[in-house]
Amino acid sequence: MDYIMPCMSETTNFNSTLRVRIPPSPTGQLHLGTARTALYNFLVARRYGGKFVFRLEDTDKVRSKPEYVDDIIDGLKWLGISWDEGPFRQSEHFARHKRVVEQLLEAGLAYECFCSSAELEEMKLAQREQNKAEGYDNRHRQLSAQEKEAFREAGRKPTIRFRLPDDEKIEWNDLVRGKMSVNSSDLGGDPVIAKENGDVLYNFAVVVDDNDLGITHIIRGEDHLHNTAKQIPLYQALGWPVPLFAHVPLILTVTREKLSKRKHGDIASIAMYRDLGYLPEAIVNYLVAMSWTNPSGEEVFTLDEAIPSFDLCSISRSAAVYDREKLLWFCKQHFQRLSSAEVFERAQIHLEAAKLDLSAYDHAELVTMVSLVKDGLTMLPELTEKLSFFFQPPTLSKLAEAERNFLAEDNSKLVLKASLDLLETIPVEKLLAELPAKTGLKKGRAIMLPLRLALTGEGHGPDLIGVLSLLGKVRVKERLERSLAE
RNA sequence: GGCCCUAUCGUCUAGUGGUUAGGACACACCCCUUUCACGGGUGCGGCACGAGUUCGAAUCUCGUUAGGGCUACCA
Repeated sequence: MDYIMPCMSETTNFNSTLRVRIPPSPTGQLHLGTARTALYNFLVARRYGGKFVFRLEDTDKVRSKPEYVDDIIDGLKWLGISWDEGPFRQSEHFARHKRVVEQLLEAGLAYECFCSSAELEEMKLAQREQNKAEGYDNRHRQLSAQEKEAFREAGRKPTIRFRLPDDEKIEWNDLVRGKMSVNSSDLGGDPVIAKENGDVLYNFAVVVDDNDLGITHIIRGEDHLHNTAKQIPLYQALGWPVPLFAHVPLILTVTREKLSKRKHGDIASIAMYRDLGYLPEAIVNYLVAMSWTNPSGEEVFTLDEAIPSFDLCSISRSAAVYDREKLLWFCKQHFQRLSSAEVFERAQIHLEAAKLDLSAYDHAELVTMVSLVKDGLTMLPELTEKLSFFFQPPTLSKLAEAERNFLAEDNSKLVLKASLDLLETIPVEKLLAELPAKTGLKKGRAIMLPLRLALTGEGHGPDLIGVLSLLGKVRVKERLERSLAE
């Protein structure tokens, strides 16, 4: 099959088409790390003509919230990530999970453990004191029927643990990290797969669901490395084909800790970027380019542009530090790539939220207005700041003292008066060209600045000729008169 | 503590035994320009350390160090 990636020297047991998935848990908003993993999965699916499956990992009943489900779906869509199947909900497969637990129990591959949390805690403390690895010592692996009965009579309810192989190398060929090997005895003991109350746990449910959904490639964060070692024996015990794994690097904060939604909500939430007016293509570009270099050499690209050449095997293996400056640069780049009409359309809600009276100009004028400032933008709302003077005459009293003084100078007043005179006979577009002759001043700052100040209330801004023609003769005259009257 | 991963400019990276170690962000300067921004140019700055293998090591091996992750009846 041509879904086999260049780096996959090992043969696989899948003859079907490639299937990948993203399984966020709705216990918080969609965050950068999940979005990036989703991006990589999406890219691989599209690149190799596979299917991208979306599943909600909602087995944690107390922490899962419906509003997070909406947030995750909206966030993924906003980024331009589409899925072929789902969203499935892990919680809907409860009966299936129970059956598999039973199956494991009957086959002797799982067992009941009656240890109390206090007992477990005590065990760990002792291990810690002796400088030994912490973990469950598998003490209830071989309980007799009588012993179990005794525990039950004492009111204890069992958890179900999966029997891990003893002292066995668990190996896999990781698509991004190469040969991986973990010893089964370094996994902290037999893992609990079902709680006392019967709820199944992540490491178990994920295996069942991934298998049932026919997932062929599991692409997830590096923080799952040890989970993979726990999950592979589960696949094997169940007689299921073991999927291929790829562990992508983590995103770190400046202080070099794993980016978490809880601790770093200020930079981690996708919804926040959307609400702040970031361009989704910039976020996507940054997230993908963070660990992957486009072979074209092009740093600025869209998701669609990345698909044909994306390759998991060529992504970096080391964690990357989140760099806001670079993100902002991508933002700027994508504003430049977008047409003015497109930028206007996307900014419209922000413009309206800022209570600008858009009806003062026609659509073509609004788009031209955007073209004047578009290339320096990093976020949508900046447009309202840069364009607001078009909609409301400047409050000259708010000018800095130096600028107010400059405006009060004779030469400045001369420029403004001359402009007013000239406008009686010439169109605004011609104003700048006529001013030097009329005033005897050199063209440049002496002429431009008074006009800019009087017209926009700012010392800096977009091209003055563009501003003049957009403002139109009526507004220009009105603003000049106001300024002279001050 | 145990296990695992990682290691090229401040940051993101290219590089798979022979390169003046390349690019991007940021920073500084210059050019363009009425201003800001954009754009163009220049500069600053790096192979963590130590052994080994080799004619030759950023690249291979080992060790050290540093950083990160995991270590739940969370996901």
